[in-house]
Amino acid sequence: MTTSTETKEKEPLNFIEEIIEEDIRNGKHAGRVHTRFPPEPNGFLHIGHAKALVVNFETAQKYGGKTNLRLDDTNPSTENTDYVDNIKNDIRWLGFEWEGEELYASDYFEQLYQFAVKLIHKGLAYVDDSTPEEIAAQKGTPTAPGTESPFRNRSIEENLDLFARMRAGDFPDGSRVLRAKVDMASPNMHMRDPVIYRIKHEHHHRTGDDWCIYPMYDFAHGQSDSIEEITHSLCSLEFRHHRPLYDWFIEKLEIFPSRQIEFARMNVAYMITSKRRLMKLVTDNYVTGWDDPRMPTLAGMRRRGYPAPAIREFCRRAGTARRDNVIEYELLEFCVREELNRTSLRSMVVLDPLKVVITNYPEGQVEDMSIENNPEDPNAGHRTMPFSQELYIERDDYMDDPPKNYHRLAPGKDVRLKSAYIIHCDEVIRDANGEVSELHCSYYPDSRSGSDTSGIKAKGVIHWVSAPHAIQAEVRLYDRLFTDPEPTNHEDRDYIEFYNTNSLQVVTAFAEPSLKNAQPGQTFQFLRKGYFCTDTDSTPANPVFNLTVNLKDSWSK
RNA sequence: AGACCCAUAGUGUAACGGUAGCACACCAGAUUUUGGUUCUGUUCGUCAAGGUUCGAAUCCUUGUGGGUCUACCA
Repeated sequence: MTTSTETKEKEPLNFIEEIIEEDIRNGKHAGRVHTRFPPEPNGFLHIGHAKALVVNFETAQKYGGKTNLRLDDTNPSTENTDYVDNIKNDIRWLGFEWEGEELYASDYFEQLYQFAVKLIHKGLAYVDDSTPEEIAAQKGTPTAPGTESPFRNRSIEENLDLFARMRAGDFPDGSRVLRAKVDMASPNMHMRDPVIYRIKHEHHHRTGDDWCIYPMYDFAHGQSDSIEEITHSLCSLEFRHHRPLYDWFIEKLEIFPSRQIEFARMNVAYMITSKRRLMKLVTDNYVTGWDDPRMPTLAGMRRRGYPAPAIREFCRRAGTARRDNVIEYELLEFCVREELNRTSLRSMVVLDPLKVVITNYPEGQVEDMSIENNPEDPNAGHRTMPFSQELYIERDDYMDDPPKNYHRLAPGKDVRLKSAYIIHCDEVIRDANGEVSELHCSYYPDSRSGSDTSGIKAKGVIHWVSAPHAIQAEVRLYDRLFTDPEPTNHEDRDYIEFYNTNSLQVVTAFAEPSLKNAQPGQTFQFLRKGYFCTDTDSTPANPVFNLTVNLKDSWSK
């Protein structure tokens, strides 16, 4: 008996979606949804930006809306076009396409200037000759109200004249600012007559030397939202205290009422997202660059082999709410494995080799063994791998004196060589130090994979490569960059103290011959080991692979 | 110290006054020519104390804990 009209549970909405759906119900902005992603072009995009990207783009997509890319370039001292290019590239790689051409806050400098003039006309802004120190003192403290600047009540005419001369370049840097006249006694520090324009005789990456005054964030961001008619301006929690100012400017300027909504930024255990701290890792050579595979930058994660869909899924699963959070690294790894399990081709690579000689295998004989490329994908087909008398297996796939539930090789034990024969360990050869240097094994000729009539049941299956056919490859094994889940959260210790000195280990591995053609960026599963990505340093003569993430291992525990 | 924000399994996130769910992690088992994948199951939670109510994770009060704010950065 089936219930024909059973409706499926509607998936829960996050608080932003609830606000949007209510706005749509109320006919606000005729149901239009338009978001924006507003990075400052002074650094590389990282995992935190990925979350902001997903929230902004996917929320808009869900409601048939649009998303602008707007570079928030109001401070020429730190911003440049190289960063712009990298940001655009990273966003496209993550899988998002913004509406039209990318936009710049600097496109609105003239309009912003006119907004300021309008404020002055309304008696709501004034030129202040106070020094930075004096202004800071006037601000007061959170517990004590501020004091008014002696320049607060200049005439509109004088303010107009002075502001025009600021623009004209009549004054040196730091000598004057334009301040909004709000409320020096407000409990919200941001409302205590915030500086909205400062003098900076500096070359801007787009407007060149057209301007020597530049708007502050609070007088650029919200106004840019408004100019672009952004309906929902999604930002992180620390801007909560800016919202009354955001709304105040919209009201006083009588411009399009964009609405700012704050959500908690995503923190990920063992990762940091501070631009300054990330920069230090690069400049002090803790990593090789912004795209070092250990870096939490999109460039680094891309090089590491994290697929864009996995990063997007990770951001979705982390959820969107308004409370502080630290997402476990394991969730990211889960999303990466989930994607890579579906998509990556399998191959066999021995990272820590131990030689095996099949004593009863005809010397010089080579057989082509057929191996599935991806058991999760029947369409991925098969490849062949040469099998010969001398092989390499993983050193930890052999033990002298194994525990009873060890399924691999040991003296007198059998093991299946994946997609090849079952072998029996007859003899252990040791070097002068007593270390195992070689295994002499015999194979069961009737146990060939696919036509096994031996009747032998080997509990273990291990990977292997043919010694004379294997190619050497550099394999870079990565671990988390920090040894503490929240390296920047210790009052008494610097985050650098938690730098993981074992975060990179380089080994020379023996890989199956097919890997000779691996292209940079291509991902593989090295059977029983993990997912790996061909590095940008890789060449056919010197292949290089990065460990993306290891396979789950329920044995080593 | 003041203002504002936040508090649900280990970690995240739902439940919108009416059975506290889901995901990851963990543990156990089944399957497996990857100790992978897949499947099944177990354990574990409403910060505290009052109040309102037939009924509170949800509303109110107080407390506790955490976060944000005092840049001519964004």
